[in-house]
Amino acid sequence: MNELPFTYQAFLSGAEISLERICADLVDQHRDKIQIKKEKLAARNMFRIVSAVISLSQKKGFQGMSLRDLSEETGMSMGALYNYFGSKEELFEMIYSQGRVFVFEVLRSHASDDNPDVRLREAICAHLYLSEALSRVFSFFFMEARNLSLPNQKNVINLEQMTESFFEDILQEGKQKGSFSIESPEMIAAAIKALLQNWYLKKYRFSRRKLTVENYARFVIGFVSSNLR
Amino acid sequence: MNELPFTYQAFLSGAEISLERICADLVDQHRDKIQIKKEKLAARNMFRIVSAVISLSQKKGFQGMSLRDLSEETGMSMGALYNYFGSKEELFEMIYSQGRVFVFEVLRSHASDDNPDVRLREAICAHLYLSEALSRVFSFFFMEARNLSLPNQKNVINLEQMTESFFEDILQEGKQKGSFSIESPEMIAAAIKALLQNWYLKKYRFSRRKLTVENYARFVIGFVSSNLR
DNA sequence: GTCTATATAACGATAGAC
DNA sequence: GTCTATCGTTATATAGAC
Repeated sequence: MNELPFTYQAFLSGAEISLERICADLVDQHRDKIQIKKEKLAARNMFRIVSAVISLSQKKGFQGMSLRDLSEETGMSMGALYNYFGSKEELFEMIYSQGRVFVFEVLRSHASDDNPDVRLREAICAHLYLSEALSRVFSFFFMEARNLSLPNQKNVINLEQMTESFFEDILQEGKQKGSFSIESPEMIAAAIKALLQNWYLKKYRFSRRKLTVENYARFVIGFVSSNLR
Repeated sequence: MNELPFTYQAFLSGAEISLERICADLVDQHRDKIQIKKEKLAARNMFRIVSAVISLSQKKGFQGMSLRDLSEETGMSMGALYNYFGSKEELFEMIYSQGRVFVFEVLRSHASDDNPDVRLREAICAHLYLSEALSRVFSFFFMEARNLSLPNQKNVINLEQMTESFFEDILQEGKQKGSFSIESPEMIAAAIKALLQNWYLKKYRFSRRKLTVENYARFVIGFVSSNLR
């Protein structure tokens, strides 16, 4: 049995991993565009909005979700909604960019060991645990990434490319230090990313098998490790 | 270097693998709903329509694609389009159900060797080659599956489960025959499917690296094989 | 009374449909 | 081309807190 660098519980205890947290940051970051003065109220309602967006997008896609759907789901009026964003497109960009910042920060803070071998396992665990806690958010990002507008795509790097580069860097360093005996770090990185995405995209399958995220982490680490030596 | 059971060229020579073929079948299968009498003309225009649907859906999603977009992309008038389908939703169902039939038939006709070890490689190759030839179709199916009405969604799940079960059965048999030394065939099957999906979902990444489908097939077979013994 | 947040209702544009 | 429904959006009225 593979040893995990940290448990799911320890991961959750370390920092606040929640959509509420992301929404609070979002309100803080977009203070100028949000016309609600009271910060606590703004954060609370933004959470209702973002939750509804993710839920509705799961059913019919972001484009297929109307603002009237959003109004009904949140219990807020159309007019009230527009105090929290300038346009439907801007709402998407806000959610995406804030989520991306959050994911990157969490990944970076958990996978920091000097040893590439350890750091790789840390990164796999951190990503799996994070996507477990925020599975709906991750699925939303994956499925709706194409809604990013082109001018912003220069500033907002695709979340997926960021993730893959993160793993590729670890593998590259491990290769140079002699920890890993691999041909192509980018191919292994792509494979790891596919296995990680599989967890949150097909979560309903795994939960039906009563498979915990920790056991899946052990499986992925084992599966990948067989190809590093 | 791993040996592949058959080349991409050999696979393509075996049967007509194309969107044109699927569209011809589609016209044939939905003869009652399509108001165009001349079969060749109907098949040709249906191909233009389906190509445009897939192309536009890739950019903005099926919901985000308007019929005016479709009219412009195909060069056909709105009125003309409605000779080929009864509604936007029906158009989607037609494409999806016909594609599903085609994919299943092609997959089933390959991967029939008695040796589990050989059959596993056959199945991986067949799936990868098929998704290479029809990558836009596969991506469309994956991304737009949620647009299916509820009665049909059960068929989608069954197809997904069938694909995964197909690999699971091979692994299970190989385990019993002693060819594979594995704990959980279903976990390996899930991992294989994730790696296969990765090919057509992120094709643009791989083609930028000048990676051929055969080389990716070798990579997947090698990556998986490391975990079978 | 003043400020903030929410609700109402209607605009022009565009959707699917024929 | 034309229909009606609905889209995103916004001007304006209303309600509530201090």
